[in-house]
Amino acid sequence: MRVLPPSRRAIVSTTVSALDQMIHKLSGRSALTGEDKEAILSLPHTIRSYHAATYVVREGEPPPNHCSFIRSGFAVRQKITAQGARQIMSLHLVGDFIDLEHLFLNIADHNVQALTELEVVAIDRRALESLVLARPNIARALWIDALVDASIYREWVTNVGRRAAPARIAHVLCEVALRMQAAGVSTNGGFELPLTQEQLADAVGLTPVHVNRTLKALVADGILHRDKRYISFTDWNRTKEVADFNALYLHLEQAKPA
Amino acid sequence: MRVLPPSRRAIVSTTVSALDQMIHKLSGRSALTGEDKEAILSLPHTIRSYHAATYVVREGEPPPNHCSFIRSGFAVRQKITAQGARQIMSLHLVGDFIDLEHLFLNIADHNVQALTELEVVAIDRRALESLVLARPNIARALWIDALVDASIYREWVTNVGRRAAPARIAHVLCEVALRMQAAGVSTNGGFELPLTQEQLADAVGLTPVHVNRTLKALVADGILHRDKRYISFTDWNRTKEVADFNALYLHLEQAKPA
DNA sequence: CGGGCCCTTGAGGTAGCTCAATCCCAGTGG
DNA sequence: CCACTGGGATTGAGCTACCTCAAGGGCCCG
Repeated sequence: MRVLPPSRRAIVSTTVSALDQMIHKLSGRSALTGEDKEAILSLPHTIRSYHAATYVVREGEPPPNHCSFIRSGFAVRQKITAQGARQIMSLHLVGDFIDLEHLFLNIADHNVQALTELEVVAIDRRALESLVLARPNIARALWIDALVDASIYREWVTNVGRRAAPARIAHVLCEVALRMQAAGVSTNGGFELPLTQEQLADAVGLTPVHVNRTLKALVADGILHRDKRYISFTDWNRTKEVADFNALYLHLEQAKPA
Repeated sequence: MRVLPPSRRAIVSTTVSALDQMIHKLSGRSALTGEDKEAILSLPHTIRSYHAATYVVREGEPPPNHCSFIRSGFAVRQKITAQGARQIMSLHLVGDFIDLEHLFLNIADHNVQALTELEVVAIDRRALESLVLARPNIARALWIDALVDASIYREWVTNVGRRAAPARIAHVLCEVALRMQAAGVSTNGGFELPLTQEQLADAVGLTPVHVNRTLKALVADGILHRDKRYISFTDWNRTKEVADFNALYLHLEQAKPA
């Protein structure tokens, strides 16, 4: 059973404050005072669920009156070309904010789509904005979050622009592996890739067919193991080398308070 | 004469406060009070010059004690792959901050390199940080700046991942044209592209040879005119169509105060 | 007038694409 | 319990956009 059935998750969500998750995430980025935490806990918010494949944000739309972060499930940011090609430009998992840009930009420039069943905590935008503008620690934490997102986009430009198919695919797998571990979604034994091969293709700028063949080649070369969508690496160093992967850009160390 | 000789620029820089430029840029993004402006004007800063091709920021380095924005000239962000391929992930011109990430991240994840003779205003990092954390209007303006940068990266992922060579190249040209106009660096008649074909290739994830041939094809198809590096478009709508260009992602409208 | 960048161009090669079956398997209805 | 169905995953065969290598050509600058 790869994805928890909706019911298993739904039970928890209403009792434990969803905002504790936010406090946990942010305090990993900047030390928060008791007041900061109280301020966060009193943020007006609701919990929203989306089915897999649903659009959470649509390109061209004005910002809704809330900003969301993921409580459970996976989402992607993507755009669709005039010729109908889709490009995924980032993956998001538990604890990630998926539309911080709505805080200050007045129109959505890309789509955000649920990859699996998805639960988000939707925080009142005005309230979050004043928190950010009034509380330095919270501001710093959210800045870091946004800056790390930007760093990941830069790496993806490089990945898609300058790496050959095997490295390109391996690189995304490395990133997912590390981020899932960091978020506590997987152990270091391996992880369940929340993407179909077609979606993976859209993330690396290749064709599904070619992704399939390249994955097979990576397995044949002993770079990775695969059981359906469950991925594990034989030799992390070797994989990193093939992927030309350097975790620097994820700024995981930055997760320590300043 | 394509690039102003260093002397022509150097004369001005010491007399007019360099920070006026910053005020001008930021007040385009968020209304600033008199106090905000005074606070900006009293920021400790120095002016630095770099020759073309010099590295301003190096991947892996800890942040310097200042953040810079461009006073004149052009710069790029880039990374170099293990196999030695370079990918440029953004272009920067007058008024752009080139290392806002140094404000909150503790290590540089990419290189910033001067493309032409470059002058930057280097602002004391601590001072800027406290300004950002203390002054909502300034914070908002810088947030918008960072979020727009991120939006541009997303578009570039799409560009490099999903568009064919002609569209890919035309797309970057459209972006440069609009941004240069918005910054007052060019009129809408055309513009001097501050990139060699090799650098353009590194920006679009292609080979210099192929960029050359594709440019020729774009000219042959009447999509653009070219005189050395001076580019102009015959029919903006047609160019936009070929480039699959939608200016939304530049958030130029956002330049109006909230 | 000799380098040293760039830009151009030719010729041939290949990584990744397209089109089109086929297969696998979980879920569904009977 | 079994046939049926639909969304992935795989595989084959042929094609092309873009690459590599390599040789000029133009122009600025000392």
